[in-house]
Amino acid sequence: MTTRLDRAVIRDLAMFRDLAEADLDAVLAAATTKRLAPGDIVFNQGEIADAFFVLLHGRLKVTQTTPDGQQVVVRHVNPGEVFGIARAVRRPDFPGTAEAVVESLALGWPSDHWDVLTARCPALAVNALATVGQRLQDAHTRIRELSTEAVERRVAHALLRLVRQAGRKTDDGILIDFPVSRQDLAEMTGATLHTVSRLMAAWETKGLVASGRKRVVVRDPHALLMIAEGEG
Amino acid sequence: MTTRLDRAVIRDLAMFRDLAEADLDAVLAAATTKRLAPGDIVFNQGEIADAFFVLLHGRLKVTQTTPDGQQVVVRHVNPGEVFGIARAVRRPDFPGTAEAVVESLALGWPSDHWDVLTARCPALAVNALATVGQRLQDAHTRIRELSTEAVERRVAHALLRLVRQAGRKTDDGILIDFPVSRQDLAEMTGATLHTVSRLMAAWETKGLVASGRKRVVVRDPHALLMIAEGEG
DNA sequence: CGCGGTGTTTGCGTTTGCGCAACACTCTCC
DNA sequence: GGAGAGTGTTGCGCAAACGCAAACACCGCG
Repeated sequence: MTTRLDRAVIRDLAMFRDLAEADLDAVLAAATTKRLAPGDIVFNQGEIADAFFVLLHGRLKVTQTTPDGQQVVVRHVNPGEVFGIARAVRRPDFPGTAEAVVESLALGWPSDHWDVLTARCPALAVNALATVGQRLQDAHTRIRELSTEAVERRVAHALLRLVRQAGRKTDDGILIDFPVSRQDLAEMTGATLHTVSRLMAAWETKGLVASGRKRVVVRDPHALLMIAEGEG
Repeated sequence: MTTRLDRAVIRDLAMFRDLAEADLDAVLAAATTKRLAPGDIVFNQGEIADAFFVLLHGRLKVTQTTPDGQQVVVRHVNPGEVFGIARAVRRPDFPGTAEAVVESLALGWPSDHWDVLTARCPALAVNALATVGQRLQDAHTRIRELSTEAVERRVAHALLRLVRQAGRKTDDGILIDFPVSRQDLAEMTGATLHTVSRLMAAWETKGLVASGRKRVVVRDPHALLMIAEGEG
């Protein structure tokens, strides 16, 4: 917040594509930065959506909680992505809760500013449309998986998705670059903690994955893909 | 196509909110009308998205088919809604198949025209964003249901959603105003045809619903809501 | 170093919903 | 009016996944 932000920070983000340099400066001028420790909540489900954000660094988990207390992981927010744009889609409140899973850094703008910014840069609305559209595709993919695939395949898919989003190559295999618990995997796939644990244990003995406390390494992505695609 | 369209036709649709009269005329000038008989396909999954549409009258079903042939009903398109806006979200092809379930009437525009129209009317992009955002909410709701709720509750929810979208009051109860088969309900809820059939049969004896071939009447929405919310 | 909390494993009984299969009904088309 | 396809119904057996419960590893903290 005290440090001056350079436009290079946001220039390459999908959200700010095709914006003029001057516009980038205008956008940045209204932004505040927010540092987050693991476990910190950016906003809670149901709160008035008074701001929207871009994640510069780190990783967030967005969840929804049902009236009876069950949680579902809606998605993970990766660096460079916007989140909390409820107001842009004419929603007064946040539909989910955003929590940092690692040390993170975000930019924030007051929600009211969205209209100001889009009025100045119509490209913002167009980019937001593409972003939300992509998320809708992802959601439909997930609906299709939940509707038609067995738990085993869904968990395999979830792991592969994590690899794509946050995989970091190590000599041991591909490490998911942030803490993921069995519970998380369960909430991502609509399974129970127990079933996920059993699956992971089985895969561990087969050498497909290696995992510890909130830590997952995928050793054989190809074999996992076979399982995900149904011929495991 | 031959008949001249009046702007009153689209003025009140969410998509064309806040457009000037002149703009409405410009939009209509580029539109062609499309008459659809039940079973007609507007576009197929995977086809190049060369057009986008607004449904003026009737009802469509949008489905996705998995590589192994299983179908999922993504959503139903109701009068006044846009569909097939793949290009607006920067997708080259249609992610699903749109099929008329009753006699329908749609307006269509070439996809290339989207950029022309949004350039002229930025409000269109903003409205589209709100629309897609709403759909994303709906998708997340469905993901939550699929992840946490038992089949019975999901089917109850699906019926109530149909009532909201297409319910028509009759002296017999609330009729779903277009053909809905058990198979459809199954594909909407991630259950099998058989399970849905059994559920409907059970509800029929309890007087909650009355149904026949592709026809559903909800007689006791309140009781159905109790089931949907978990205390049935 | 011991302790509490959190995350993970594992066993066992249970149930839900699927898979298969046969049958009944209804609308359509010839 | 009859054949046939598309829908809907129902019974039965089974397996996958859940729910409960208890024990176990691991981490951070004082």
